[in-house]
Amino acid sequence: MTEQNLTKNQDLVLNQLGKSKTPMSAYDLLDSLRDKGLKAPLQIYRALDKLTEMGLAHRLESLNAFVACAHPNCHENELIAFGICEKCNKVWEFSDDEVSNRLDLWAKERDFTPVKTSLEIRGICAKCA
Amino acid sequence: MTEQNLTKNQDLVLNQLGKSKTPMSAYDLLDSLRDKGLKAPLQIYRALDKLTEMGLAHRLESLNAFVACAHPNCHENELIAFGICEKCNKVWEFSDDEVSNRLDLWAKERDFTPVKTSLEIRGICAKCA
DNA sequence: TCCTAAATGTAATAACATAACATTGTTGCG
DNA sequence: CGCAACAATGTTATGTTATTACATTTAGGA
Repeated sequence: MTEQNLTKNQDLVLNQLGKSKTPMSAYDLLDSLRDKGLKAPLQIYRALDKLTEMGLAHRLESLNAFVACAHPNCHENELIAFGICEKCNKVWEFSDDEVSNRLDLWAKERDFTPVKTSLEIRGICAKCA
Repeated sequence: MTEQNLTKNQDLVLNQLGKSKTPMSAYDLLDSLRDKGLKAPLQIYRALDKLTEMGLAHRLESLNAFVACAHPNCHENELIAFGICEKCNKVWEFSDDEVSNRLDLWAKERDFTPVKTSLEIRGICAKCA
C-alpha cells in the first residue's frame, strides 16, 4: 500500500495537486490553501518533501513546480520521465526501460551511483500544435 | 565554426564558466565578474541566454546553475545528458543515441514536438563513493 | 504516564529570475 | 556619409522560489 497515513498538511497539498490539471508551484499551492489555514511557504515545502519522498508527487525541475503522481502505485525506484507542453502546461508521465537501462549502463561504467534522475521533455503537444 | 563573435559580456561569462570545475549559478558568476564591471543579475542572465542558445553553455535545471559546454563543437540539436556528483559537484556531459531514439519515439507516437529536453542524473561519483 | 520523534507554526531572510525603460553600439542600405 | 533598424547594454526595481532558525504541538511507543 502506498497510501500510508498522510498528515493534515500533506493531505491538503496532495489533494490540491490531484485536482489540478497542470503543475503547481509551491506558491500556487499556498495560495489555493490559504483558506484551509496554511499560511507559510514552509508548510507547503515540508509537505511536498514528504510527498515526493513517498513517490506520491513529483517535482518538475525545469518548471520549479509539482504534480501528483499519475500512477500512485508506481514503483518508486524506477526512472520517471515527463513530457511537458509549453502551451497548455499539461504533463505526461511515462517511463521507458530501454532508457533506464542505458542510463544504468552509463552509471555502471563509471562507478557512478545514481540518487535521483530527472528527465523532462518540453515541447508542444498534439492538441496545441 | 561555433566560435562566432561573442559580445564582451558573453565572453566574460563563458570564460568564467570555462575556468570553473563545477557549475556556477548566475549569482556566482556575478560575484566573480564584479571586478570586470558587471553589476546586475540581468547582465549575467542575458549573456547566459545567448550562450545556451548557441550551445556554448548549458543550464542544469536541477541545480539552477550553468556549465560551459564540454564539447564546444557538439551538434546543438542532439540530446545532452548530465551526470552530477552531489558530493564534489563535478559534472559529466554525455549523450546516448539509444536514449535519444527512445524519446523521439515517445514523442512521435503522440505527435508531441520536443523543444528542449533535460536529462540529469544526480548521484555520487566514483571518487566520492 | 512520560519520553521521544515527527510534525507544525511563524518570522525573517536568502537565492534565483524578470520587467520596464533609457541608452549605446553595430550593421547595412539608400 | 547619414540614417534606420536592430542588438546589446546599463540600471533600478520587483517578482518568484526556497531555506534558516527557533518555538510549540502532536502522536505513538516503552
